[in-house]
Amino acid sequence: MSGLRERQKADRHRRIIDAATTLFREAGYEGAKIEAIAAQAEVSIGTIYNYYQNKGDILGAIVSMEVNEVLNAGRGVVASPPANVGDALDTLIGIYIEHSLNYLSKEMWRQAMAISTQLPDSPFGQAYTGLDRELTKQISALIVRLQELGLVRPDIDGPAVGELIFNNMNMMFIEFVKRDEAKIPELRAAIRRQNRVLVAAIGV
Amino acid sequence: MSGLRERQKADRHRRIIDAATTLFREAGYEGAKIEAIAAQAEVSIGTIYNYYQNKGDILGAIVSMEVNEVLNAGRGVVASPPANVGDALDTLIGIYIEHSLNYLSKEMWRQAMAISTQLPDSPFGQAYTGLDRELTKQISALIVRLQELGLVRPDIDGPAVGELIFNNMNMMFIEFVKRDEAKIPELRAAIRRQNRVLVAAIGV
DNA sequence: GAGAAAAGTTGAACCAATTCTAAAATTGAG
DNA sequence: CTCAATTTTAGAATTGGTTCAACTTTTCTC
Repeated sequence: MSGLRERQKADRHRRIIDAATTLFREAGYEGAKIEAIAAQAEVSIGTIYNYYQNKGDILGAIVSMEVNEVLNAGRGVVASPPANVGDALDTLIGIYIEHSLNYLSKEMWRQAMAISTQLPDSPFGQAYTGLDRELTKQISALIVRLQELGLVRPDIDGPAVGELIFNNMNMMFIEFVKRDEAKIPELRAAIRRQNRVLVAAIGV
Repeated sequence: MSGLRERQKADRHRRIIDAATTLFREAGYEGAKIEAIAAQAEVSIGTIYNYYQNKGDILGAIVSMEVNEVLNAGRGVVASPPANVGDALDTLIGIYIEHSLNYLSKEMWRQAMAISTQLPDSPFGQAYTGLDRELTKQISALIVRLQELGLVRPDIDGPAVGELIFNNMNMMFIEFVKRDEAKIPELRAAIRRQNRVLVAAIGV
């Protein structure tokens, strides 16, 4: 373990991701040429392709870090949610949305989403689908948790409702990143409005 | 109007679309080289770029025809829907889904969706967003129609519910085209299940 | 610590979309 | 029929992601 080769490998990974993160934000995904990323990371173009199958996978690694952070932040809400279905959902979704632009610009999100539909079988495509699934599971887990707490009717199909809520939120988020002028508070308000009927229906 | 020049222009448009449709299906979007499309359409590469800004816009024109057909088919359902909320929704969504692979392969859908998020301001991106909006409006219109017919509670926020249902369906459709082995009946069943809670909540 | 094997690095070459240019063809008006 | 305007054409140039064969470095073995 941890021979020179291992350390160099980890270091190159880090340098590539750092360089890409900087350049993606500065110049946009398309604007950040592989050549420039390689230069900034002080490796050759070939080495980048040795570490990542293609440009999209570099972005994928960054997205993955971001979403995992969001998932972590969400665990707290599921563990002890606000004592009210509407607030609980709004809090969890709020965490997702408010964190979403920490590391990734809207343009980076657009590219990431595009690649994940374009190449669903690439490493990134698979990873992205997996992350979506985990977010869905977390929302479903919240519904189930609220059922345990007696805040949601026990006969409700938790997983189905979780999927419905996640899918709606995700679509809204996609539209949000597609419009540069769209603002977070309005996004949250729109989602709250959409969820209202559902919240009323599943609450005890 | 309709001089020779106009007719030739329309004819070239048609030939390009026909050639592209064939080649996209045969070789996939990436596999269909512009050169090959030009050859098959019996025009030069330059002419293609004179008619469409880029390769994506050609696909965009095909998608647009497909979705417009679906929208047309949906009008009938909105005008005289089945006398039951669940069936009405299932019928409309069924039309969307069953028609969806008439002209477009899953691979073409993936590309189209990817391009529309990647370049939301391109002609295609704008058109695609517009089509989504029309589909959303049609679902909302169905809810409102069902309210008029006394099948949906009058105090329900029709547009919000329409958006929720469309967004969920659309996300499910995205996941559907991402997996080549996914089948239409299962997609419909999954959406039905997700909508069930909502249907129960809004029915009189 | 020398030599061979394994693993990793390199950058020039390749490919396809797109742009550009100058020439050729087509059209419609007079 | 002729001319000017518009459009099409072929093909060369550009561009940037990706591939690959030759070269280095690291590790392993004795």
